[in-house]
Amino acid sequence: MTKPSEPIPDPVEAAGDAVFRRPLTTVDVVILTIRAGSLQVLLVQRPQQAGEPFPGRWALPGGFVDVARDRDLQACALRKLAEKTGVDSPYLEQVGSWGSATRDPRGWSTTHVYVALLPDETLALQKGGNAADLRWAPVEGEGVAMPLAFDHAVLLGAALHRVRGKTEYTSLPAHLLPSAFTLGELQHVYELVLGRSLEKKAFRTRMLAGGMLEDLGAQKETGRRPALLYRLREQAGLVYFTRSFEQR
Amino acid sequence: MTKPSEPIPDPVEAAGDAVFRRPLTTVDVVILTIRAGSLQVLLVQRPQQAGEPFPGRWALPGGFVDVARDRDLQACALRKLAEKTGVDSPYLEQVGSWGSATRDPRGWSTTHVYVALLPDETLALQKGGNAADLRWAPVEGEGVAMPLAFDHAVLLGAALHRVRGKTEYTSLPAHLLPSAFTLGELQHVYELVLGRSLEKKAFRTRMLAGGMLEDLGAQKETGRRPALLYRLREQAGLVYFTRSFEQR
DNA sequence: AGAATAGTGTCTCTTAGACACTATTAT
DNA sequence: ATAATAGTGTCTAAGAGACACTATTCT
Repeated sequence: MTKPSEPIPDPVEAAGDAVFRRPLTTVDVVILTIRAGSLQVLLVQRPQQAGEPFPGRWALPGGFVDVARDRDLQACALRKLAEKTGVDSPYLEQVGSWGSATRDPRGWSTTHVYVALLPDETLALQKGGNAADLRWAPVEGEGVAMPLAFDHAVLLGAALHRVRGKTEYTSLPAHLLPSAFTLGELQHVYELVLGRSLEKKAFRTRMLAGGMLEDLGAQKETGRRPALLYRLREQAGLVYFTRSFEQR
Repeated sequence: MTKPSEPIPDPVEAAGDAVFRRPLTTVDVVILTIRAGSLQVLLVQRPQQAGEPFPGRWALPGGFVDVARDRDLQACALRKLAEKTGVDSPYLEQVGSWGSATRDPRGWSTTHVYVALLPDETLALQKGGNAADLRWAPVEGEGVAMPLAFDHAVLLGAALHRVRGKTEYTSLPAHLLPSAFTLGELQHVYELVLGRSLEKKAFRTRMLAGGMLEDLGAQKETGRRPALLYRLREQAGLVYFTRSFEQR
């Protein structure tokens, strides 16, 4: 790690006006997947050492931006994600940023929150890796059952709100599935994310009309009637539908 | 957090030296209004002094978070807004954050972008205030005609994309109008923001069905047939419609 | 045959788009 | 009367919800 020349006066503080102390800058990642029949979020346990804030509490994976290593905020989020899961190309979206004098006892801090959606299958790698201080927690309502460190309950709530919002009118939940899936599995994922059931015919019509799915011509053997397998067509982002799912 | 066992005693306390140098932290505000028949954005001219980045270029209003004055990021955005316009309670929404090693020549920096929507009328105050280094620029397509400092063209583009997106399915553009307005004026604002015309009957049906408007029982005298005046009903946020406006 | 899941047919309801029509003002 | 803008009536099309129906597999 090369050491940048630090003793040089800060050009910003040298620029005249009041001295602007710099806030702490972190990135936190809300990593979601479908596991064991529910939507789950990856948490890390904070170190037990004295002097650490929230020792032993569960928290979102994240940490300080490393200006020597991270080219930009998204690269920092991808680094955190890869460190915890081994996954390097998930669906990744920025949720927003939170900054205040009080959210971190160590001082004025801002965090940049990203949400990543992973298929469960890609996680086989990670399970062998580290560590007892990592766990998946099922999402219940707007968050998880245990208290979280810092304002992470708020950050998680915002990420879930974003994901649920987009689930109403985009193809987003498809990124929680492996590359080949059936329409039944896709509908099940939508229902898990939204926490309510959807009408089968309307769901299928919408998904097939969206033009985002490619029929793989293969079938999934499930023990009952086999279902057609689809995959997401090659395309940059999400498909947006012009109508939301409606109430109930 | 990064690695549990870091050889440095406390990375935060060490934040002045090589390990976790803190990025610069700024807030930029995209201030939009309807003026002279078009959507316009407020720009400030960067100082001409040598040593300043982008001297003389136009830029979004913004600047460093002042950890001594700003309670949180939104308070910082409101402060910047009030400094430039005198307005203190606009529609204000966070667009996102941008951070990288290269976006500011002075070093690794992050900015937090907010968008504010103002009725033109509230700006009478500001016109008397300062200053020759402030101007309104008409929005053309994804941005403005002149080049902007830093990556502000990208930030402005993202804010416009957000505003246009929400214009398709929320009551957002109403915040660009004074508190009393006619449906014709409201439709005109939607059309200016979207850059395309909307069908009158469909527009009126949607707005009135949304339940967000309150009939003031008064009429606006325009020289032709007077139109009913409405105002936004008291409510926290936006009204979301379950369908987008559709193409053309 | 019965269970279970995959997939379709078809009706109703809501709302956008199109567009012609009426209503109210000023000149 | 004419121009101009405000506001309505009404038809069509698309797609969501409801729900019953058929289809294909297993035991």
